[in-house]
Amino acid sequence: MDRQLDTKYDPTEVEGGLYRSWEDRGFFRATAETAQSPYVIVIPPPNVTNVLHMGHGLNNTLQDVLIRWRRMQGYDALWVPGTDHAGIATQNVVEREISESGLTRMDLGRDAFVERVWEWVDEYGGRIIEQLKAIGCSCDWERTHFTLDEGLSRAVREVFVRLYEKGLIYRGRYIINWCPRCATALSNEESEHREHEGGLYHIRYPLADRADHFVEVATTRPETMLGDTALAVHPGDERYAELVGSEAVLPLVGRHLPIVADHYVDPEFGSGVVKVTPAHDPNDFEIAGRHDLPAVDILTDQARISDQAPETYRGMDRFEARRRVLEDLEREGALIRTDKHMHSVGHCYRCDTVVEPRLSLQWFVRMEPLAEPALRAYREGKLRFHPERYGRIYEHWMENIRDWCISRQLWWGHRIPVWYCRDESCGEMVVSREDPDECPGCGAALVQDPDVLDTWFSSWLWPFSTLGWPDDTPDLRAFYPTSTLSTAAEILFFWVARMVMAGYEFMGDLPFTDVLIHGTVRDHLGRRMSKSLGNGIDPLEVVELFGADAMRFTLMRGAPLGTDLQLNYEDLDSAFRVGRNFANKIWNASRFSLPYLTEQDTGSLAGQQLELSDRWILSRLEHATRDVTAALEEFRFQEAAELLQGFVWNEYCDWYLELVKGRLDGGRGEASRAAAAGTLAFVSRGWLRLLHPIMPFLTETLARKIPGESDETTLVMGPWPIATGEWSDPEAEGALAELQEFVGVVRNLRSEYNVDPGARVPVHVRIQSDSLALALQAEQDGAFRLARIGELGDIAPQDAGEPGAHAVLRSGSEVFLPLTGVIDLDQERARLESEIERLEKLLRGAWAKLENPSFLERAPAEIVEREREKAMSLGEQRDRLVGKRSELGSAAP
RNA sequence: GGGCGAAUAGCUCAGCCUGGUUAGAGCGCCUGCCUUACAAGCAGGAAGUCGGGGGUUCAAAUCCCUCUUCGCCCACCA
Repeated sequence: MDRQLDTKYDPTEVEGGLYRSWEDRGFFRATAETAQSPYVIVIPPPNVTNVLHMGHGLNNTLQDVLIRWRRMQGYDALWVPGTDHAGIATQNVVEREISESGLTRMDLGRDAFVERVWEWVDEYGGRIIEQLKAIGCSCDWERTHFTLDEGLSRAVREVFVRLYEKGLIYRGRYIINWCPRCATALSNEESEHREHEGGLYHIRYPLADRADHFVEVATTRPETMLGDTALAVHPGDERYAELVGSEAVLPLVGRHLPIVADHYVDPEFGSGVVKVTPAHDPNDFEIAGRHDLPAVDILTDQARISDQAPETYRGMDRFEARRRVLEDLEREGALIRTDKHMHSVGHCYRCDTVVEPRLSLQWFVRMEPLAEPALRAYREGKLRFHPERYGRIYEHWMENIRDWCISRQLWWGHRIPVWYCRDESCGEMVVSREDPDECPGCGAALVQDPDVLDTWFSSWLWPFSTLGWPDDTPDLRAFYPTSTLSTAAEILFFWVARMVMAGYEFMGDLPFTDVLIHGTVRDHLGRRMSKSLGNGIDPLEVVELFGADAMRFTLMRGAPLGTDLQLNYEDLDSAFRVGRNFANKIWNASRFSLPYLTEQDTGSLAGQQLELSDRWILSRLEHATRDVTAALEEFRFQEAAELLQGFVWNEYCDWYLELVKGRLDGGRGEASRAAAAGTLAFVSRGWLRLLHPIMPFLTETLARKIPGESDETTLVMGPWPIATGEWSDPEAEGALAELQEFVGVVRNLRSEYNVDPGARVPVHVRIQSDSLALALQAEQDGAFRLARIGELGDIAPQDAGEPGAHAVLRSGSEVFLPLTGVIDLDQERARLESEIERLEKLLRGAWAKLENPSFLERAPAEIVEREREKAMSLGEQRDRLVGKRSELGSAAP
């Protein structure tokens, strides 16, 4: 009934089915055996616990654009998908779930808990894959991997053993970041520092041999004093020189603390005396190492006070203990004062709990040897970052690389392949690719290390483990190294840098050549999208409302590389309108043009009597092809999208379609019709292809409607249009530029229209282009002039002055270009005035410049010439407007 | 404490590397149009001291210095 509905593009109708048909026909598959020129992307594996948010939407759209584009170009494009087991995150989710029935993982026991996590993963883990399909990602799903699946687990174990055998993995007691909520160690990267206002507490420690003398010590974490085992001063600090070697007494505890001299201490800061807490501060730990001091770990795994501390504090939460320690110090008169103090505090990147630096026995990877080739690859230009500045950040991190704590006190993850002999007197430790049965030293039973590996210890192998490593597979030979890696800046260190290191270490080559860093999607307050803030935008909701193509196009248009982009849920409609409107425009343009085409029209353009407008749009397509290709080559997605929008909307729709309207129905003869139809088919095929990587569903749907194309037609497999230069046509472009100016003249005409001031007169302009002919129709009577038209060089008005008459420049068919407008003469006069004023100002500037001797002497000749021409044209414009003004003036009463 | 980025129209952003048209786009806004592909449209229009200051230059949104505001990253000063 409602015909208007048909005029709207309904993406949901086509997207799902189309995707399945692509998938069913294996278009996304790559074959190693036949791959000649591979183009490979490995997906940053989303956490299995994740649901898609707009950040994924952006990242995966970028990757899909690249993959689809390269595939069309004839590359053997492979996009390897998969998910990450995300140790802590996933374990947390399942722990939370079982806690609803009052259970902890301890209640279940390790095996049952892990089983439970697997069940969870099996049930929900695939969601994100389905979501990626919904936004059109053309991954090779048959190569989907999971960081905890069998092959990748084998790779992880192989890597662990190799690094261990090479001496690059070691176990030791060091200060690590401990998350008390997750009850596990974290790597440095997993501890996020945030500024925090806390107190700087000044405490007096009495000297052991002179009880009435004190030294002042400042700390931000007073509860850690329970674990103090020394005080330290700078060796050159004269104030304390005589104290070195003597002892102080630890308040509240009574332990005697040696006073040592160490260069670490900054005599300028505070009192110049530092309390040394080796178990809870990395610097103190090092001081302790240099001075052979004991470490007292005063915290339990849950960050409660341990039994290493005086009884009164035991079992207290660390923050409660802090209050109590301060109260007790105050009562004893040992708290001198409290200053406000800004300092940065580490937080767990998964649960945001404040982490504690804590002495702990953990496994580490020695990173420096691995960093060396990774650093060199960047410096030699083999590894490129886009935008470039991220390369310097990478370089800085690599130069200051620190060992990587890889053990985690979790149950969900890759178990550390290390076994210890049950017989403590034997002390044997086995690091093995296969599970050993008994101690090779004494034959006793073995017990496996209870810990699992950092989740990134499997992700860092992703570019080659997904291709079959450690086996020498055809995939690995064909597709490694990969091409482009696309990700957000936040996992540059976690993942990107480590992949480069692993690539060199285990494959002898870098894992990818180009790293694309896109911006973070934020809300209007600049906050990252997150579930907890509730500001996330679900791409599926956007797909439902606007379609996947609209979402993809909008993201491409608004996402310059490396710059964050702001999206707000409230502005969803206004934000994605860009893409939706464009999709609709394309839909309607095709709805108009395609029915005119016959099968014969879709053949070669050779032999057609192409007219000016045909040659023009072909030429413009040529430019668009070249520019879009160049933009994609340099990862300028925003520009590619903008170019396509400009071409399709402003050139193809606004001009070409209007210009051929009169020809397609055969009104100007068969030759003209055929030329128009042929051009239309050719040009449509061209820009549908150029647009396909960004808007795959819509373009494919429309391409299949081109007569002569069967349902088997697919843009997915290409070919990508090539700018051959064949259609570059300066003459056509010049003529169309003239036509555009012609429309400008029409605008001027309206202002010169001889009507009463304030009258509103719709003016229809009839243009015969190709022929640059023009007609004006007045819908009400009145004199009708075409005076200005004659100024357009060739245009020779015929029958000027007659309503409905038209002027013909060259022979050609007539097209109808409606340019309806309303003129308010007063307004027009005011506009003219300000325009003249502006021009005169510019003119004065231009002449001043041209009279400036230093400009004439120093500026390059071509610049001077350009400026001279500019001044001339400004003068002409001014004169024309002045003339117009006087005409208008005469029209006024 | 170091480093990086951003600041251009009401909003979201291009342009800056490589200085030289009247600084652009989309959205929004105003005016007029349901013109036979599209009102998710068409035709017009208003709107910017390019964050402030200084410098280089014949010429600066663009290069240099500096300041301010916002954001990010790195860092073991208790």
